[in-house]
Amino acid sequence: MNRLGPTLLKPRKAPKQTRSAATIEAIHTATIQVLLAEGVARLTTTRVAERAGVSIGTMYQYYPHKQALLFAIVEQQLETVTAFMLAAADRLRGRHVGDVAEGLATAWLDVKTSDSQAFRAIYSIAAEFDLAEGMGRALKHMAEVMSQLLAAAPDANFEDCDAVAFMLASMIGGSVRTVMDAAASEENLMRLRRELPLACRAYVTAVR
Amino acid sequence: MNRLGPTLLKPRKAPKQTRSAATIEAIHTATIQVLLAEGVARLTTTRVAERAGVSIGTMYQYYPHKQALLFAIVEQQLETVTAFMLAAADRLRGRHVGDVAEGLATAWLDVKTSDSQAFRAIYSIAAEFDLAEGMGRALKHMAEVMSQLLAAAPDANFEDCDAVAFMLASMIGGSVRTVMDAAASEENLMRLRRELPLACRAYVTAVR
DNA sequence: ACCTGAACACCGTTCAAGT
DNA sequence: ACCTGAACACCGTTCAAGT
Repeated sequence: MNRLGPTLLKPRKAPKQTRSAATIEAIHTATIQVLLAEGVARLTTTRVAERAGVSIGTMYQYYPHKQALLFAIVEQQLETVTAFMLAAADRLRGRHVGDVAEGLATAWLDVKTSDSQAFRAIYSIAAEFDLAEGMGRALKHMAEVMSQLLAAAPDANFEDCDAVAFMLASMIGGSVRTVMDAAASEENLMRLRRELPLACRAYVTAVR
Repeated sequence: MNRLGPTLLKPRKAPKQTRSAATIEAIHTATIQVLLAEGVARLTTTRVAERAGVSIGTMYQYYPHKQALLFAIVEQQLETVTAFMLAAADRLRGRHVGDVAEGLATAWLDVKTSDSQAFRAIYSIAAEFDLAEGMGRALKHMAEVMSQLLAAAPDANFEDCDAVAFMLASMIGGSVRTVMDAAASEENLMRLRRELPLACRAYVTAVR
């Protein structure tokens, strides 16, 4: 499986002119519109270009291929989530490990269910192309933030703080993703919202 | 009122069916071979047909479209996993809740990492088409088995056993999937193998 | 009755030709 | 310098024509 380097996934052209910036913005929003209105299967370069009001040739001036476009969308979503989680982390600094774990789980649930339609739509992009690198990076980043937070807790006494943070990030990210794209009924989301914070608290308290 | 169909009037030995079975099997293994050798992006109907030694027309006689073929592959994998987990469940019946949770996590890790190459390859199919239904069904089934197992534990005293089982299934399935397709380094798999059973035990023990 | 593969509609991507 | 869209290679799927 060939993995594209990050260089190739970036926009080919920097938007120096206001016009270019507007064009990129138009392509960007057109992509999300087409995705929400027609689904992944019908998300084609032709349709996006048409909706954005540019020719395909122009689109290929800004994004070297379809993957680059999708990558940009996912990247933006990832940044939103990251910013939200960093804010939550700030509020949790210095609290006891149980509170930290529970607070992180709740924050993650909040941000992921806040605009679930868009989030699910963008999740569905993931499979279409190689998202592994971006997701891996996000997971690692989350784990680092969590590790730092856990280490700063007054009752912290972990044998391997990084490992605990990694497990926490994996179980929060993984369970929310699984429920959201495999069984996102109202009842299941309620269960998750009730049980996941408990599970996270129980885990860190037990290994503290 | 059961009228005998023409099927029963045909020769009892049906060479056609044996041949069909062989053809289906050939298509099936060809799909996995192409997937492993060339990746999802190059998994095309043409290539599968060529590798299986049949024409595309013939392939479309057995599978109405590409999705049906992929679905069949995923379905078979799901059955393997289910059988493995049911066997593990049998061994864990009547044990304490902590042992049950830990044992289930370990069993899941074992089956998912046993032939990780094939599992990751087949996971990668998921995104390509609508796997949500199959995954949702598998998750529900897992949760049911776990619920029954937890309820049968001698020290069980859950307020909502189904919710706990659902959470357990989500966190086991989700974290393993996330790590495997986003950050499957040897170190991370080791961490997961060490921490996930602990987390599961801590959770069920805390809410028991 | 069953298999074949050219043909079709559509996709992602390119690039000569315009402005 | 930048945009356009016909053209290209390839995809999933069909169906008239073979055996």
